[in-house]
Amino acid sequence: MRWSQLFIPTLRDAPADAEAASHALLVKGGFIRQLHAGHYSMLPLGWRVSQKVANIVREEMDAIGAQEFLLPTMHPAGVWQQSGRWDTMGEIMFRLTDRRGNENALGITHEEIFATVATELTSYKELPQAWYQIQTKFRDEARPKSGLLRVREFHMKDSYSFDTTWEGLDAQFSAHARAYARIFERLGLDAIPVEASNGAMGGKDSTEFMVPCPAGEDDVIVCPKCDYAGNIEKATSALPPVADEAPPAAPERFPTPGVRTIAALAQIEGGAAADRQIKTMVMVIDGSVVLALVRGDHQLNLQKLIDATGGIEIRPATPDEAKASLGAMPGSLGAVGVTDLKIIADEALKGRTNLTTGANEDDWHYRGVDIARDISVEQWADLREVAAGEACPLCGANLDMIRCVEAGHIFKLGTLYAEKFNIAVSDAEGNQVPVIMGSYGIGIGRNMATIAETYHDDKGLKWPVAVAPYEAVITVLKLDEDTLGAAERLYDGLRARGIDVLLDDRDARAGVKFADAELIGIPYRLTLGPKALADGEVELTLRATGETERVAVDAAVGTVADAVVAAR
RNA sequence: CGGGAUGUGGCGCAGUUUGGCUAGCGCACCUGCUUUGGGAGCAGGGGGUCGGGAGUUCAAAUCUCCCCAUCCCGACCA
Repeated sequence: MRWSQLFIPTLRDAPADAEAASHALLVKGGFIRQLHAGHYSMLPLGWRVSQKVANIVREEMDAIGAQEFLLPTMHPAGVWQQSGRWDTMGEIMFRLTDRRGNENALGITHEEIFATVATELTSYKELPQAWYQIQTKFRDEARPKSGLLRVREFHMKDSYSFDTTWEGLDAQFSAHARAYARIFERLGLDAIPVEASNGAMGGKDSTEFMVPCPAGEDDVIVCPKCDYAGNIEKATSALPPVADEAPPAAPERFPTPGVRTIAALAQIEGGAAADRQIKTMVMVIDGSVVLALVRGDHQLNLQKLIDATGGIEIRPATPDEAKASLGAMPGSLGAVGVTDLKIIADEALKGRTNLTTGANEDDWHYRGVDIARDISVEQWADLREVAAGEACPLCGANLDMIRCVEAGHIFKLGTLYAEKFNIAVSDAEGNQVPVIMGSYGIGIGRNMATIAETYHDDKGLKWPVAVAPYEAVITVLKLDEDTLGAAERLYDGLRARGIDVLLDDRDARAGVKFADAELIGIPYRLTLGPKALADGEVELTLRATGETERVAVDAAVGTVADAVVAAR
C-alpha cells in the first residue's frame, strides 16, 4: 500500500483524558473512530489489526479441530425463551420488535443458536464436535468505557463443544485452554488462567484468561509462590483462627449511642475489635430481602453472594428498606433473633462465639453472641472478598492482587442446553444420551486494545509483528527518480516475499514521516535517503527498541523479510 | 439509575458570567513561492443549521423551559 493513498486521519492534538492510554493512541493514530457510546468504526488500520488478531484466533481454533460457522446476529425471542434466558438476561440484551410485532434479540452470546443446529446431531459417532464463529455481539452495557475495552458492539470468537462424556468435555476444555495459551503467546500477552465465577453463563468449571493491565476492570488474586490464582469474585484465602472467649449464657444488650460504624464500635468502651463483630448487610435479591453476614473486618463480595444464592438481580437495600425489615437504620443492624428473613453467613463466622452485632434498635448492640446459638443461619457460603496480603489457601504465602483485563473465558456448561433444546444422540447401546456442552469466548477488539495498552510509548504504538497493521514501512525521504526508484524496488521485493509493507511516498518532511510511522507503530522501518543511498545502503530501524542499523540495499529485502517471518 | 461536566468549521478550543460590529483562534485542508534526515516559513483562500425544539427580546452561541447526545465518578455488568 502506498501511504499517499491510505486513509489515516490523525489527530495530533487529541486530548489525553483519563481513559486508557492505548485508546488515545488508537484514536490519534487513525485506527478507530467512535460513532456512539460503545460503538466504534474500524478504520483501515484498525481493521487490519483486528483481522490479524482474528486470524491468529482462527488458526489456533482450526488447529484443535474446531469448525468455523457464521450464525445470525438477530434472534427470535422464542429461542431465548426456550433456554429461559429471555427473562434472566435482563437489560444487557438489546431487544427489538419487528413489523409483525414479534420480539427479537441481538445476540449477546450464541449458546442458544448453536444449540438449534446441534439438535441435528444424532449419533455418538459424530461426536466430539467443536464449532466456532467470529462474529458481532451486542451487549447493552450500563456504562461503556475505556475505548475498545468495554463496548456495546464488538467482535468475539465464541466456540462450543459437544461431547457424550464428561471426560470428553474435560478434553475439549483442556484443548481450548491450550489453544488460548498459544493465542495469547502469539498476541504477545501474558495471560494468567484463573478460577472464575460463572455468572450468568451457568455451568460448572470456568477459567478466565486475565492480562495484567491497569486499564482493566477485574481484580485477580495471585500467589507469588505457587500456582494459585483466582478472580476476586471467586478467590479465597487462608485465615488464622480467631480465639473466642466463652460467651455468656445469653446475648447482652448494651447502649452504643451514636455508633454507626464497625470502626466506631471497635473504639468505644465495651465495644469489640472488628474481627469480633458481625457485619449485617441487608440485600435485596430478586425482590426478596436477605441478610448477608460477614466478619466486621471483611468485605462482602456481591458476585459471591449471587453465586451462592442463584440470584439474578441483586442490590443493597436502601436505608429505609433496612429499617422496614429490621427496625433500625444501618449501623445498628443485626440478625440475632431474626427468623422471617433468609440469613446467609460467611464461613469465616462459622463456630464463632462471643461476638458483637447490632440489636436492630438505633444506638443499641448485642455482645456475647454465639452465632450457632443465637442466629438462624440458613446457608453458609464463601462471601467475603479476599484482600491483598492474606495467606494463599494452598501454600500460605502472601497473596497479591493485580488489576487485569479479562481477555478470554472458557466454561464447562454441562447438559443445561441439551435439556432445554433436547440435544441428544444415540450411544453405542442405542440409548438416547444428552450432549454435554462447553462454551469458550475471546474478544477480538478487547485483545487488540489490550495489546495496544501493553505495547506503546510516548511516541505511539509498538505493535508486535504478529498483529501490526503493516509489518514494514519504507520511508522515502526524497521523491526523486533514484530514491523513489530504489524504494519501489524494495517495496516490490518485500511484497513478493509476502510482507505487509507500506510505501511512504508522501510529499512530506522527514520528521512528519518518522513521527507518523512511530505513532502507528510499524515494527520495521526502512529509511531511504540520499545519504545512505550514496553508499548503496538503507537504514533499518526497529520500532520496539529504536535501534538503527545500515543494511546494503541489495540485502535489505532479505534482512527485513527474514526478520518479519521469524517474528510472526 | 445517582453525582459532576461538556456540546461552537474535519479535529482541538475561546467566546456564554454582563445578550449587541460580518462568530474567532490553533491544527488540518486548497493555491503559489521558498524550504527539505526529526512534526517548516511566508502570502492568499475555502469551509460553521453555535446539539435539537420552543420561548423572552428591537436583537440570542450568550437568557428561560423542555429534549437529545457525549465524557468522568459511582451503582450495575460473562
